[in-house]
Amino acid sequence: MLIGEYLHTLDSKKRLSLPAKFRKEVGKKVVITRGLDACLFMFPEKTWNKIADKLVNLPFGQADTRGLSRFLLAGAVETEVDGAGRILVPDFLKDFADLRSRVVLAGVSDRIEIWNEKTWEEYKRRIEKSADQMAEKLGDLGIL
Amino acid sequence: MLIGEYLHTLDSKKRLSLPAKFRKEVGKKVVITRGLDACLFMFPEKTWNKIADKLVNLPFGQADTRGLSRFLLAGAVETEVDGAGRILVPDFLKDFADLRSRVVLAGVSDRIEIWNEKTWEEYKRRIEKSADQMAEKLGDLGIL
DNA sequence: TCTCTTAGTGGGATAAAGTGGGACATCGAA
DNA sequence: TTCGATGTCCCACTTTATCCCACTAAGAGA
Repeated sequence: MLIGEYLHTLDSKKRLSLPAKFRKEVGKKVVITRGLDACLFMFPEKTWNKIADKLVNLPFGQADTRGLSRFLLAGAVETEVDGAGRILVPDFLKDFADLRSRVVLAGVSDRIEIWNEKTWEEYKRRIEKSADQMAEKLGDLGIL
Repeated sequence: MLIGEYLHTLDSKKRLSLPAKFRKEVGKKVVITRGLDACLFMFPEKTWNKIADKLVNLPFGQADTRGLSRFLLAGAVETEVDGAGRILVPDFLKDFADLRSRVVLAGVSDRIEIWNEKTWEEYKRRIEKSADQMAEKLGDLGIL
């Protein structure tokens, strides 16, 4: 299970080191793709394959599913974890998530999210503010 | 699996270099044809054969499927990948997709799409705006 | 406390990718 | 036939990517 929040640096060569705690679970190959809320999603290869299966079988006759597969498939890259535990983030994904030097890696069960530091902080603040409603929702769902 | 987004240049001799990551999977022969949403579709030979089979076997009686097969079959060109990993884009396809010097190559599982840079950027912006519907769709598909 | 290991980061050397252009062949029109 | 235009093959340059090694800081263990 991928959990926790880490602040790492994306260097001038577009390298980003994975938190050591993630490396074992993630393996040697990962796929990064466009995510929701201006962050990137990073999946271990296995997890990605399951997702890709579903996307590949979408009919390209419908305009909205075309959009979806373009967003996720054209927005994806497979990348290998190098000897130092780093991955490469291509320019177009860097731009999409507005990644600068300081970058947040957040484990979300089966995926890792990659955020611009500031965007992440703002997002958290927004979420924390609505914690009351969230608590209610958790109650409704029988979680807390 | 063909994934990712690449910005390349279509030179004055109508040559377009394939992203190195695609070359292995694509092989020596590809078929380019008119695509949907003002882009071109490019298929590895093998994939194309399957698609062409399906198109040929569509019920000829229906006007719309007749239109679709003409659209795809009549617009198709087979071309070889040269020693430097480049293909040639004929004029009528160049015009169809309004390709200028800067061109986007997007991998979408079994095909590569070729876009005018600006058209692609606009298309992406449009898709990203509808992120809410997209999130819903992802939920429906059981992806997130 | 001191040493040894590991995580995170940075940089240099080399290889490869992407691109442009010249030389020659081919084709069609004048 | 001659000229110009277009297409094909080959080579060369520039930029980017990839590999490898090194440094620092922090933590574990003796």
